[in-house]
Amino acid sequence: MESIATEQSSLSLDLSVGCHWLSNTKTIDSKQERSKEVRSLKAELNRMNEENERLSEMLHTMYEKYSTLQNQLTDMMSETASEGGGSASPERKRKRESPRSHNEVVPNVTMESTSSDESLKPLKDDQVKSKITKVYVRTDPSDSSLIVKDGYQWRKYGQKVTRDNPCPRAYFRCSFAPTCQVKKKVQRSAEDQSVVVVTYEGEHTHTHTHSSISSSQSNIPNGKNNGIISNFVSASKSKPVSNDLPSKKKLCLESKSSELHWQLVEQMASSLTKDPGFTAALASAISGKILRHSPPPS
DNA sequence: CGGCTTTGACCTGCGC
DNA sequence: GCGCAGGTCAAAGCCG
Repeated sequence: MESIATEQSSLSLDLSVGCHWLSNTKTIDSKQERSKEVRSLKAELNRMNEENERLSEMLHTMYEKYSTLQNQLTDMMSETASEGGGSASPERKRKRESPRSHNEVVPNVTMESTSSDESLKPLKDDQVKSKITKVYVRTDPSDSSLIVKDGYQWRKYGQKVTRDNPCPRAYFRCSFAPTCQVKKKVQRSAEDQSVVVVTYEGEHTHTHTHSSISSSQSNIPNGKNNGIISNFVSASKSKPVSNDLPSKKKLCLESKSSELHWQLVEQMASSLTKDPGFTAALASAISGKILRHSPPPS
């Protein structure tokens, strides 16, 4: 933003110089005409500078509001998670895994780290299994494949139709590293077929920079699930970073922030270029600069 | 040919 | 102990 203002003042200077040179080569009448034009262009530039500042302020306000909303969402999510964890019914252990019993689905994706389930599960020798995270992904209901692109490489090892849900549940293991014990269960919600419930168990013991970032190696194709991964990213951004997917989420956060920044820059550039006044002023300044660099006509 | 998915069989945990 | 339901195994088939 500041660079744009600096550039504009520089262009303003060039414009006045160029116009000054032009005015010396013309008659007195045209000189007066030119000075009028210069004044109007200067006024236009002043107006642009003001608008520039106004847009800068708007951008700043917008960013502040965005941050506030993000914090509010984070607080709400953590509150919901703590409430849900305390209300586990004393039913059979497997029935407690019912995906929609105490979790709520937000429009695109919801992530929930169910530490309460962790305590309810019997402590086995493998503590890796104790980390359970649920993710709700809104997908196309017509898409029958239970493949959710999350950046990791998964190998399907089973599928089962469960009692409380006519939709089959798919079982996946992380196939990136043989030692990685992370598993995930994917099942469509019985209530809303467009929502896929993904349950992650355990933590990745490998560095996932290979599989999560590079789309060539990860299972992020150019296909229909591209929207899903972006939704996942946007949702995870608003959640406190858990231990389950730390680096990936941080990277997503960074990339999202960078993406937002570029979107804003593009919007600003777009609004500026759409302004006919700005275009005209820019054209005059450029022509002035060209005339200054080229030898004056004799 | 290797990796992946599919799918029926088998294992395991839990309630009665 | 039995039955049920979830979870896992492994052979067969598919695909690049």
